[in-house]
Amino acid sequence: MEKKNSEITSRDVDFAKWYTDIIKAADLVDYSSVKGSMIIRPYGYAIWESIVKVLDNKFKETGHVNVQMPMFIPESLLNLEKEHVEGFAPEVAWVTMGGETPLEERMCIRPTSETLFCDHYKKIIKSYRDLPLLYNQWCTIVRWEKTTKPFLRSREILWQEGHTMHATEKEAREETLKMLNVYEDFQKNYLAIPVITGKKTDKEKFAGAEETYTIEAMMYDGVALQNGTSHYFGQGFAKAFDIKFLNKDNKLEYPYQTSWGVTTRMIGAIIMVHGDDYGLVLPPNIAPIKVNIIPIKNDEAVLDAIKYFKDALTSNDITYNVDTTDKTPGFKFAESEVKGYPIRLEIGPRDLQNNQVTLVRRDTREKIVVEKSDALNRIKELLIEIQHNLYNKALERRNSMLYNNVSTYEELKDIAENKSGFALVDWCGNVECEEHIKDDLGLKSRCIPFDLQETSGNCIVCGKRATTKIYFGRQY
RNA sequence: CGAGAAGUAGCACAACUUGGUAGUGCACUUGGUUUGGGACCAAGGGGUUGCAGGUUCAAAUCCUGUCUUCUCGACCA
Repeated sequence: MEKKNSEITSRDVDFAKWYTDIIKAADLVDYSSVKGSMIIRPYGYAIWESIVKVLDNKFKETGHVNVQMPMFIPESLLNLEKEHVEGFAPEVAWVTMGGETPLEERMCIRPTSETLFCDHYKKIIKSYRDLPLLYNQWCTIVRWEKTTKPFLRSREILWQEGHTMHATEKEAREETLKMLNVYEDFQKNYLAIPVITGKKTDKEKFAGAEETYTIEAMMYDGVALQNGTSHYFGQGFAKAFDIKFLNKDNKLEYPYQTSWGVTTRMIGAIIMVHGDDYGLVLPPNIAPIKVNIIPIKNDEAVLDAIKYFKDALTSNDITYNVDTTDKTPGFKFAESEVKGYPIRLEIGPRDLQNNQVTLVRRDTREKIVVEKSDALNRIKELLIEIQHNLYNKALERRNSMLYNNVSTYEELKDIAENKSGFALVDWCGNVECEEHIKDDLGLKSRCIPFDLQETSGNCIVCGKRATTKIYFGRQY
């Protein structure tokens, strides 16, 4: 008989329930008393810190510096760029009182900071020598979402937003794609999540952007999660905010702008791509704790061995946890799986009699008995193996739900109604056809993939000559 | 925001129909015995029943409002 701290619903029975069970069981978040505002608990936050550490380095390597902007945007400032304010107005939160006094002008809590950055850029950009300006900030933003779900959609969002200004269109366009590549690389190599990169349609692009690029991940259930975006703004905001610089020819010119961001939503993606019925599964490259050491019995030999491994892991820069509670081993094993530690190191008297220890990898739950002296090397190998295996498993599953040869509307309908995943279809480029698919089948356009957009076919909706191929899918 | 469901201890639930001031299991604390897949014995601690009103001598229970969570839509990272 199993007695459990917390039940986890099978992911194949009820994926939504499974997701919330995992989040609670692994102590990642707690609900707060405000809808859509989650409390990120230490273990959940450790995952975020792990993400921040890697990404922040990558941003700095690519020449960006961190700043911190205000959280309030006066209404008049938000209103300067027309498309932008129209896009965000329905979901901004307003501050109207200062203490007991009504404000002269209401202020919104930033839903994104383009306007704040532009207001500042206007003051500090004068010459081509001031460019490029490569800023990033880590902060929270507020968007008054109607439906919320931990990590996937909240009202207060913890994220990173890069905002850059460039002297030329070419440079700004390169920056937009460069940062998209940083995201793609990060998700592939650290989160072990395969993504499809591409361009959003006009209908789906960011309010105020000329081009929006996206990385689209597919969850275990075949549903899409937009896991990062990068925008090219052209000179739109610069003109609206009157940001000008003197170029080398001593002529006033508007700079070219980008912005890009990823959020704690990525943690939701890790859960929904890698997790299983035993709990969370964290890719080693992002797991805050890579090895969970479990003493089977607290006798002297075991404690000596633990000391040996603590030293060995520390000097090899491998993070670990030692579970010294007086729970039974079985409980600790289960707990270790719920938390998704990549490797479990079991050390018991029986192992030590044979000069061995037991390693258990979280991804396959395979038990591996190794010589104590080989254990450290095996751990290093396993961390790499697990990382690769998780990516390959995720890739395989995603590819099995990728429908790249959809040629008729009936096939698309069949996928929408009976299957799950992304369907690649020919599209004429008209928003009417895009909306038809959404209204009729509930599928939204994901992106025009960089590598698969060539077509000589006809639009799957209207039958006219297609201009591109495009992915459709359900989304979170 | 529209439709539906649910809120009782950290978790899962009981008591609600028929009002009389809350109980069980797990978790938690202490002591002991244990320890290779969610241990056992014993003794304990923890709840103004989501919140605010109303009805009543009396409300977890009946009524109203509100907040939160979940599901499905619409909206969105």
